[in-house]
Amino acid sequence: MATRSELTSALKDAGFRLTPQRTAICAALAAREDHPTAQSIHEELKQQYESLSLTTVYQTLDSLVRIGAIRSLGTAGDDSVHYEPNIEPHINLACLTCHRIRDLESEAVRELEREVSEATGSKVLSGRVVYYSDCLLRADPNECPFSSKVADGTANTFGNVEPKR
Amino acid sequence: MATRSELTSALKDAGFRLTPQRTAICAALAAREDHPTAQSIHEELKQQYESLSLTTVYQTLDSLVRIGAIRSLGTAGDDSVHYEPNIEPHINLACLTCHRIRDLESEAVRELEREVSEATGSKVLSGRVVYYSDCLLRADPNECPFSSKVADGTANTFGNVEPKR
DNA sequence: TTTTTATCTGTAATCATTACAGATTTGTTG
DNA sequence: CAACAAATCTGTAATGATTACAGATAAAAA
Repeated sequence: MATRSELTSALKDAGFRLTPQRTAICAALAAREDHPTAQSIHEELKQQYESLSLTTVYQTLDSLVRIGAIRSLGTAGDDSVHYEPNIEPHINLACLTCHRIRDLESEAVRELEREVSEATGSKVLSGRVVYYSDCLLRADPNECPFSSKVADGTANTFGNVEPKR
Repeated sequence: MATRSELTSALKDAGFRLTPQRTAICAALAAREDHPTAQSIHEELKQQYESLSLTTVYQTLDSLVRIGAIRSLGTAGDDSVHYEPNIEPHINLACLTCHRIRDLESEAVRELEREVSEATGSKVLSGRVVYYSDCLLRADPNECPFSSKVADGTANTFGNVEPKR
């Protein structure tokens, strides 16, 4: 997991100005254990920063992705892009039913990045390694292959449930 | 690369009816060398199938993804989801500037899928292994890290250029 | 053939993400 | 420290890919 200061330093080093908004977004990213969307970050920070604009959240996340400080995983069966604050090479397992993403340690991903680096001739800045489940094809859509306790909201291997829009 | 009959058979085996529309979409997927979007498939087939609906293309692609016959890679810097007809384990390199995706052979990805399969306890149906470039951060946005000949349209390691919407 | 049910089509939403323009900051310079 | 130029923010108004919907069609089964 990236720390708040690692994220803010990355922005600063890349030539971006450090503003209260950006600092708050970095702090939120570092504190969260899940794979937030722009909207969820905005909702969370809106409480303290009344005036924080959703546009600013999008801009900042985009900047962080471009400098390789965080990564964009794409959607998880919903229509929102999920971000990954943890840039340690690993696999992401996404559930298309509950839209949560779980991290899975993997040595093979390190090897992957070496391959990419070699093929492109430059350091890997960003990427997504996501495997998504076939929940949707199952008879009971609540039967999540990553956990059998999604329906009743019981704690499971994922974080909080985010309802489908 | 999947063949047309492999795709149609997959649909049939999964319990879907074989219709002329689905067959045409499968044929288009099998024939293309790039990583098409729903829109590009639709545009291509619209010429022969005047009445083919964009909705049908989306539905069919979604079905194919769900049964694991093709994969969804997410966006490539544009706002469209790109599909991957080639389900042989490999790495995808996406250029955020020209929105094209290149395949890169990789033994490590096979190992990845073994890890995922083991962790989830079931066969891997779908996933995305995409590394995206930092084109956008470069001084000259035309300087694509995967090829230096994007600007003038000269042939390069990617397929055809798809303009940003 | 008749029936049942899946699939198609065209159109009308939906809604995440971006574009924009003016108001605010930030960092810098004298 | 005041003044400036550039970057950043904010709120609102698009944009446009994708999805929802309902009636029309066509596939598989009886």
